Amino acid sequence: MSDKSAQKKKYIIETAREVFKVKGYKEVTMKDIVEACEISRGGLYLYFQSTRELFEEVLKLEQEDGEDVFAGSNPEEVMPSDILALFLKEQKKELLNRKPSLNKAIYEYFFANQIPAKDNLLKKQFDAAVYIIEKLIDAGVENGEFYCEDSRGAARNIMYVLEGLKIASQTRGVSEAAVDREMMYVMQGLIAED
Amino acid sequence: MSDKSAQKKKYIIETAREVFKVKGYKEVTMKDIVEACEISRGGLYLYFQSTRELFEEVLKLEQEDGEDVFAGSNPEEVMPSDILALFLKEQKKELLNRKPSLNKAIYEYFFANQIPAKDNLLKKQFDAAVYIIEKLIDAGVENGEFYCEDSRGAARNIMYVLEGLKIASQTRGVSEAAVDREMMYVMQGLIAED
Amino acid sequence: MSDKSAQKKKYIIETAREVFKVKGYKEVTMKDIVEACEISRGGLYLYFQSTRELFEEVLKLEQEDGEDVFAGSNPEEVMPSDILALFLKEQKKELLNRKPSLNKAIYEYFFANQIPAKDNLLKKQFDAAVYIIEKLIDAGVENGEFYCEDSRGAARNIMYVLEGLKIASQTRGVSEAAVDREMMYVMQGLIAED
Amino acid sequence: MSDKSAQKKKYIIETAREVFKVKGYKEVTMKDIVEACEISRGGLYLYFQSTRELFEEVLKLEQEDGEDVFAGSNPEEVMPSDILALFLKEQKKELLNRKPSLNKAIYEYFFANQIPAKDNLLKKQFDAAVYIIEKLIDAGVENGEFYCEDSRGAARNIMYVLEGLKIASQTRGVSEAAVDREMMYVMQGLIAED
DNA sequence: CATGAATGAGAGTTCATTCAT
DNA sequence: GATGAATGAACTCTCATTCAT
Repeated sequence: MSDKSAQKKKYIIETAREVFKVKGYKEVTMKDIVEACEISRGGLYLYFQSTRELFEEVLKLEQEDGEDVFAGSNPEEVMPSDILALFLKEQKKELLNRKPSLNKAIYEYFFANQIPAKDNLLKKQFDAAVYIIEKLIDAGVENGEFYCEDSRGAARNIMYVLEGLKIASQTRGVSEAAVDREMMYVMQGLIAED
Repeated sequence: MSDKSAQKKKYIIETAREVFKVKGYKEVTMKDIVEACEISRGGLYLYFQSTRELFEEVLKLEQEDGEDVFAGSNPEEVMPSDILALFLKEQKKELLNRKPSLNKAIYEYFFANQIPAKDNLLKKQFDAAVYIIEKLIDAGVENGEFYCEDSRGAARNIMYVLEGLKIASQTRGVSEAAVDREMMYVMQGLIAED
Repeated sequence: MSDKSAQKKKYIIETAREVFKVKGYKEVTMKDIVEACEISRGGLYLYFQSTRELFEEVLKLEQEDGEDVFAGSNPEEVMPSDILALFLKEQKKELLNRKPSLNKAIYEYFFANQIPAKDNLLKKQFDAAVYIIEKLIDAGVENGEFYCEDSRGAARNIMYVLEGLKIASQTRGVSEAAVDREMMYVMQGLIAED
Repeated sequence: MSDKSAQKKKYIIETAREVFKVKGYKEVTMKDIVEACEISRGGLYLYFQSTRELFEEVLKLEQEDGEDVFAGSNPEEVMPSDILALFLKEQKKELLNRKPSLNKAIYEYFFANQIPAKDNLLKKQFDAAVYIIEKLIDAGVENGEFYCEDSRGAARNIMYVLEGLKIASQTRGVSEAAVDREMMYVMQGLIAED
């Protein structure tokens, strides 16, 4: 049972994720989930007590899925600047992606609930990315690709710009040119000048 | 009566603003407004048909109130770097302000409603700020305070960082140190490094 | 003042009549009347306490206006059959009239309110018409145009058929052919056969 | 459950019918139904979305129940005039019935909603009755009971008179004598006057 | 475990009616 | 007399949540 049960739970979470993508966080009702999952009202309550609980599970899933942002690349073989460029390209793709993403819902969730730093996915992901970018810049500086006196600061700057772009894309839309411009700008700042 | 009516309308909008500050956008019901204003259900509908309509009026008010971000300083007398620093200090104050601000509600509103660029307050404010910062940087370059080859790009970078910080402050909280660090970073990038 | 007041009252009644024509009786609200008359809410209450009261005034007006259904024809000069035919033609015009008539509202009013026979407009008009038609038939019999043994019965039959047609026209619509057929049928029954 | 559900639906329809009988069509609110059925607000909405939808179901039920107006009589054994007389007697009983009938509500419904001829219950019932009466008259003519040159016209005349009587009974009341008189009149018109 | 009918709280909305001006 | 802002009752409708089966 526990196995079947776990599978059903996972099915609900994944289906719910799609609902959250489309409707955001606050708009979603238990009824929406029930209908999307094609299960009974009571059945849903067997697993989740509220949309909040459900969304937190979606968030956990997201966290697991997203842990490998920089995975797959062997830092020994590839140049740091290439990895960074690749990362930015990934981000760009997401920023311009027309399909509904979970971003809106995630922001809405964190607007609605004060989540302490230690459990705060948004913070954890941000910090993790800053750390990796910092290391990349350090590596780039070492091999002469980059020039940067404050790699931590530069990394943070990049991440805040990305967060700003993300919000911009969700609230007003951004053109590809605008995204390119910003990414160019931050990369340029790292390129060893002279 | 039109005078009294206008006054009451304004009173409702201002009271509603406080409600939106506390509860965000989506959470607010007409009943909340009615109770905050201490008027009757029907009375509110005399002026506004929905929380959306109300919020849009709040937004207009906000726009008028906020039009003088850079006002009050005479560019003839003050150094561009000082004005920019002042602006950032203002932003910092807002970022760290513990009192509930309208920001959450504004973002929620723009998440919930697709607003075309030409009416989009967020976009307009962003663009206006970019323009002014660009001019400030140009002026700073001219008088030797700043060194910058792409003032427009730098201005945009600053604004995206600020937007990123704003979101960070709303979704996870930011420390004063963190804000200082980011502002320092962007200012440093402008200081003429001879 | 009383004069001006009476005029305003009349204006309201006439405007209300048009509203009742379009919306029927039950659907109409005091608000509808206020808006159609372009007067103030309080102003209307100065004259009428409810839509029912108003409609009853409309009904009185209707009664006065309608009293001359058979007027204008001098029975000395014209043949009874012609008058009857003319009357039926009038009725036909009304039955087929595409413009909204008060009929629906009148029926709705009498559905909603039990009106004793002596005040019942519908009954009074019906009885009056029966009486006149009876006299017409009598006259027709006298001058050999008609053959009829029960002029009262025939008159009533005609009026019930007309009432049936009226309801039919209001609830399902009737074609001109259908109306003609019925009128032909009742006229035929009167024509001296042989 | 579908069985229990269907039963409940039927229960609601039947209870609603009684409400419509008493209050007519337009006056009835979902709340009225809820209270009459002694179910919860939400419970009613599980089955019906509006009083209109409910009333249409009541109408369907009525249609099914009413399909056997002439049923039960074997035309082989009984004289056409007897069947017709029986039919008229039935109609008379209904016309004079003091208990609230659905008629008012039905008319109100058809006043409020334009129903195309092909779905129009009132029209369908009228036409069906005309057809049967026509056949009865034909049969009566054949066996010498009746004399009639236009059986279709006579049938229609009868039905329009009945409709007129129905309206009269709903809007002003009719005496038994008045009903008898009308029925006598139309029957007389059919009796072979040799 | 799973179902889905049932409940009732609560949001949105409209109007008849009043009353200070 | 006349106005129209204000009130509050009443209705519609939707969901979170429960519970008998």
